[in-house]
Amino acid sequence: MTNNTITESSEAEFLQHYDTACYEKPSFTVDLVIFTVRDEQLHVLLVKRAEHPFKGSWALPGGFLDPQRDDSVDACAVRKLTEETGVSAPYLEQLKTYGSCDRDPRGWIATTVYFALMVSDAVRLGGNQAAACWAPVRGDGVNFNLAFDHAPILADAVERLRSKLEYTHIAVHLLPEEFTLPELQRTYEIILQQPLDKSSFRRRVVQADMLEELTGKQRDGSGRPAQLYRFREYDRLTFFPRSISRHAR
Amino acid sequence: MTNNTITESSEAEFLQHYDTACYEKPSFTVDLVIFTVRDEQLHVLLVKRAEHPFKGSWALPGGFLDPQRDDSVDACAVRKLTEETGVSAPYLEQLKTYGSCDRDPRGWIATTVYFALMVSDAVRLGGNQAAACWAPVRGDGVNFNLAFDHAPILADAVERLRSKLEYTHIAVHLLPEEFTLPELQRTYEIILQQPLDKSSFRRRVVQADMLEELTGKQRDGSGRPAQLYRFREYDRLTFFPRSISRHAR
DNA sequence: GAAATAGTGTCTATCAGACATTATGGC
DNA sequence: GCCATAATGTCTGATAGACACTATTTC
Repeated sequence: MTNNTITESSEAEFLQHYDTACYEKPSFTVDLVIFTVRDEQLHVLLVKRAEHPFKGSWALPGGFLDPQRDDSVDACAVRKLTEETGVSAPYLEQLKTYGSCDRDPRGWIATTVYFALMVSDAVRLGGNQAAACWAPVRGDGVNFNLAFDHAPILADAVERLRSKLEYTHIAVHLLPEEFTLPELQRTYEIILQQPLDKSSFRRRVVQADMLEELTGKQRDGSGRPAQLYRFREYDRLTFFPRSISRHAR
Repeated sequence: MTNNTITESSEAEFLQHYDTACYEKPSFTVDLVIFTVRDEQLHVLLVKRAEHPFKGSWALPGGFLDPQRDDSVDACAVRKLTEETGVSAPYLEQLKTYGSCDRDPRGWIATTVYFALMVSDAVRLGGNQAAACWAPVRGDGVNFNLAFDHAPILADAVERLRSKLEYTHIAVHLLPEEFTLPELQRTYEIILQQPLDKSSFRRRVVQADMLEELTGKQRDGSGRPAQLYRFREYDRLTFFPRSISRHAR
């Protein structure tokens, strides 16, 4: 700290001669596990691989990070999400990084996986001119054989999603901005695969003070109409886990 | 699936001509946040940087992944941990991946960060012939200025450690294999920075059924000796989160 | 009014915090 | 016996599940 200028100048000199290319590097990709709820089921977005390896197989969307275009890993995830779905700012959270010499036949490749939640209506599929589909999630995976190690990755993502539902309110990102409590509860039930008690559920949600009652509005089918709500601070740009009601002591 | 052999042969041909080097890649490193408890305080292992950039600054131990030596990111973390501390199999868990064009003056570098828990007695510092020290953690960081973006990374790790203490028993990895309940409680108190009720603490630990009472043994200083325990399934090789008593419903 | 769904009230089991009490060692 | 610390017991308040009950709409 005392010889600041000296340090800086020698550091500048060092950097001038530093060549990152002289070290062998693994390849680096970003993959996405994009969830939505439709037809009373949790679905995940898959794309059909147009090229080798695993040509023709279904896989999680993603691809190589481009240091020229992506200023950060997060930015790369956002870019790929937009390319794939046309949706630019849903709930997006880093899941985990997988990397080894044998998970991809092309060689040593690491992938940082994100998972995203979005409203299925908002999605425009095939923006990336690749065949894409919403695959229903059964148990902790899908009924296809997935390329690479994407099956265990998907299982991790499903596990994380379920786990987070238990102590956060991220499921609101699977619904449109305005929704009713029965809709929200149904979303939880679909993902957690178990019925929830109405009274307990409402108490929990209300106590968290995360919902804003929309005055006057109602809607829905046959019985008594339900109150419409909106998620407070529905910050569409929020990137990292909003720590909603963490398991307090 | 029907034209399996055809697919495989054309894929083999594809891979033969595939050259990973033709794409520009970010550099890839693995860094470690190694925690221990000593002198009634949480400490983190720091190394003094011997080279530019940030020469002379304290930083988290870590470095470039070597695809020749490291079969996976996890393996790379284990290797660096051993090099740095001589300890080969403590509790080790992936924290998060940080990567951007501007977090390191050498260019676009991604780092996957792991955090480890170990018994401070077991550590042999400076195995990597670099100056190393145990720095006490104050709040969510240390009293040094850390190199790169290591300060916010450390803050994330401390946050994760505290959070996990609330619903797992990972703190046992900060103690020797045999320990007493007052020692374990003290460890929790040191990290969570708050006193815990003895009765509640013991109830919690006993209910989790994770401890094995060691027959006959006792030890300690001035008052009544405490019962010695051992962690059940003290699997020194366990790598990923053992989901101990997850916040059940 | 019947059916259907939304929303509320209440009882109870569970669990954590608080704190008093007992137990066991050294001196 | 006295002190220090370990270990246990008991009360209480908060909370979640279970479930009965009321409310509001369509037909």
